[in-house]
Amino acid sequence: MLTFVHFFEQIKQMKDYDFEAIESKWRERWKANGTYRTEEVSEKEKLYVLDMFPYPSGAGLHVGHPLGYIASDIYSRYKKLNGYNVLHPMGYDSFGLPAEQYAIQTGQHPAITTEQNINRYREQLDLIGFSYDWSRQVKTSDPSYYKWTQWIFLKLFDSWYNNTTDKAEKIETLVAEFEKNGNQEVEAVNACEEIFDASTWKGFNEKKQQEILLDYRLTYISNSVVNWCPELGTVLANDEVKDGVSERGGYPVEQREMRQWSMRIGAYSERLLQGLETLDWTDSLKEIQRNWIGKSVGASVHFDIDGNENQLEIFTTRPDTIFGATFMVLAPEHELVNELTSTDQKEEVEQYIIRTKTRTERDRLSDVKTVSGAFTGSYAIHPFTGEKIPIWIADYVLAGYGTGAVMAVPSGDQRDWDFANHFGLEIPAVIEGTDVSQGANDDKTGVLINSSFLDGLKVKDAIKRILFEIEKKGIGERQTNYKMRDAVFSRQRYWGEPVPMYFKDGVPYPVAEKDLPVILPEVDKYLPTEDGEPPLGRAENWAYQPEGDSNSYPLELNTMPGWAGSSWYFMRYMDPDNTDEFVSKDKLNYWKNVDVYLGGAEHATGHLLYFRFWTKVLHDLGYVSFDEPAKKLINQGMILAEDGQKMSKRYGNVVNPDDIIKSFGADSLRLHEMFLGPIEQHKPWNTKGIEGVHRFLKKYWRMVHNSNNEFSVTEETPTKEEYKALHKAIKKVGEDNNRFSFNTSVSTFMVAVNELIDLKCNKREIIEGLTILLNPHCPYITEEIWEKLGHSDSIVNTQWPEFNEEYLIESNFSYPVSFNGKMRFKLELPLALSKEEVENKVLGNEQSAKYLEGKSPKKVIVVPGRIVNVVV
RNA sequence: GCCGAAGUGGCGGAACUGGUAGACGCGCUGGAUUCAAAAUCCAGUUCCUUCUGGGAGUGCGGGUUCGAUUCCCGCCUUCGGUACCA
Repeated sequence: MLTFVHFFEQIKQMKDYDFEAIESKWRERWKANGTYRTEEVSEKEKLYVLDMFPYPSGAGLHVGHPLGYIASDIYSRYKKLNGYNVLHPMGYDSFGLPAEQYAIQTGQHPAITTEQNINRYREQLDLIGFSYDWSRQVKTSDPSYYKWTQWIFLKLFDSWYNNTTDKAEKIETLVAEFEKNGNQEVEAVNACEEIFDASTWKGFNEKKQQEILLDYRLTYISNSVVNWCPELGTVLANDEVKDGVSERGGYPVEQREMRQWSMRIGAYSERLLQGLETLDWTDSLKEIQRNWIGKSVGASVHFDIDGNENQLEIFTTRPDTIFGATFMVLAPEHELVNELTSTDQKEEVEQYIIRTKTRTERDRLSDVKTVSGAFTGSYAIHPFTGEKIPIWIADYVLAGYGTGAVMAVPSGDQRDWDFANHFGLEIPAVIEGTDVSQGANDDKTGVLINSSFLDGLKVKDAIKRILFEIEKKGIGERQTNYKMRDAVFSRQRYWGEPVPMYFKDGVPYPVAEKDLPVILPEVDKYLPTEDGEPPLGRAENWAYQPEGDSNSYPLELNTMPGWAGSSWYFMRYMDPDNTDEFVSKDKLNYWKNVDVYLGGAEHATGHLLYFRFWTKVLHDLGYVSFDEPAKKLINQGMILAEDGQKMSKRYGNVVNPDDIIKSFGADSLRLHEMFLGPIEQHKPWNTKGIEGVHRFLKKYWRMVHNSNNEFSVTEETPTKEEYKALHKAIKKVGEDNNRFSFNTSVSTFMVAVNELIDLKCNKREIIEGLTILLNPHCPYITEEIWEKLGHSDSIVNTQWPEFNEEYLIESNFSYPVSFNGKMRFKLELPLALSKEEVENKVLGNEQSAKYLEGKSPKKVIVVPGRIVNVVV
């Protein structure tokens, strides 16, 4: 009998806070009532809070993935309670390699696996209780979505970058100019080496004209050296290669020349750089982008070549050191190498070129210390001294940067110094005080020597002077270079957006807009064809018949890279079902750009650059009013496994949120993830710690339930202390939420609940306020208690409580009294006292005598309401 | 090498503009309750110490200040980015 009673006791206690019942109840209600439907264009102020959408992998979510989602969800809910119309959507970056690799192995269509993974993700996300408006979901692999990705591609194809207006313009304006004046006057970012006048242009045949235009278009096809990954069977963008291996999979990458689509992101280097100044992103992330863009200001100088009509164009950031140039170095791939190589040196040079070619990117990276090179046998003429300076080739000069040639100043550049030192070339000092026996001096300070008319000038002034002289002589000009290369846009893959282009006479033409989307065709296998064509080469009837043309033409076989769909998805959420436009003007004008964007810092040189780039292009073309996609960016840190390692299947240390939710509930999971530490920081998961926040929720539950677990609040007017406890929390939580400091807001909740429990408070007014404060962090339990408090409308439609300063005003303050900066004791004094009165009270206090040791104090600092410090 | 961020108890972390270092939580110790356990509650918990007290203490060494985790200078360590970019 006794045990029987105990058994019931236990059941009752277990049911205390029945998170499972509460959470499933509200999940259903929220869904049925469309609680999280976002208002369309409204009178309210808008706020756009966005998470980086996930690639739905087969492994599902682990406990680290939702960290940022929880933070943005809390912020969204908090802002909604404060009267904003909040757009907080979610979707899937659903094209990508893993689904395709799986398809290759199993024959399963990637669309099927992707769909399964998405469903699994959705189930997991739904458990956590996010306030996403799922009616706005986007999937990049959905034809209704990628139709517009293809459309934007066509817009880029149909544009050129006008340096005079400093923006992208429609290609027709360029054609008009060609027809009027040729390209002589055009200031454009381009790769066209030909100069022609109007009549020449008109004389070109269609093919030639198209080829020339391709040199100007923002997206273009060209033969370029690319990162080819044989293992993945595709090319990779620079940001997808780390340390000479592929970021995904870690497979070797080699350089190969291929015909590829690229995007002229280089046209936007300066604006991408300048735009950073206007963004509220972390300094470290902005710095990563700055370095990646890699601006350097200098000059290009043409050197005559002894006995040769060509000139050698070099780029230097230190034109002032030109008198210290004792040799020239060309990249082994430089176009003049052949011509400049003398018969004597031919063998050595060829040997060297073969050697550098066979070295992989990786070897080259791992072996930067070894100095190597070969003399061509030719000499350049120094433009100011007329001296002959030998021309070498060496692989420390990169073909892809600047002009692929440098003037070597061994006293001013360590690489040149190493080279000169190794081959026994001269190293004359050109900056006063340089010890050339030790190494180069690359300081931009000091005074020039051995430099003719520059002698005695400071570096800064010498640069100005030499630029003037160079330009006067007509042998060069000021020039700015950027490290960032154009982005390769082709992937030899199946599971991506088809490029909406077809080929006629070897020239690419756009598919008509009305024929979009170009639907990804079915193929028998997801592998390259026998001829080494991409998988789309297996598709039947992969051709396009333009309107009014009786022929059909082969479509492009490459697909777009992973970053295509993610470069504009934030706009589609505003108007996901629009079939006429990528997004309507009205909606774009209301929602504008993202106010807060949450995601990992690993996308710094990839997605986050590309999505700024596309936004700027769409801005230039008049489609969007803003030219930066996200005003504020927060990089959430990683949650590591309990062992401090990365959470990964490989280490067997993955914690699944579903399990945590089963044992503690989603509210506990949410609170715990926030309580772990600052959002931007990496921090280890701690399963034990979740009991702390779970205990807190139980305490909160018991505040408003009696020992029989019956809901119980009183209607009494709260005391001053109770108001104080609540209003302290209103103030602090509001401040914390605004600055994404959710770990401290959780601790504020705990303090408030502890205080109110000490006060035995279950008064309606206080409980209601507290419940609203808690709601963004733990939506389920607060919704339940809100209902029990007698509200028929969801808590998400209520208002954040107003903070009233009066409840915090105190008449006394317990002063910490320090002697020589050490806190010794506390003394409670009225806040109304003047500094003098405080000083007198403190010195008159018996405890002070001990620390004064009979001496009289030198000085007493009184900061009213803060501290007293006595200097002895 | 260069650039950036960060170093606080046994652990995660707090201290927002220079003003009581260690909030809050985990863990640990002791106690109450219980036949017992779970759950819950109470007390303690930076280190040293000659313990109604005293001393040290926010990576290390200096400095500014009545007062420094916070500001300045120099170093060390960890993490991230980048890597012959002329």
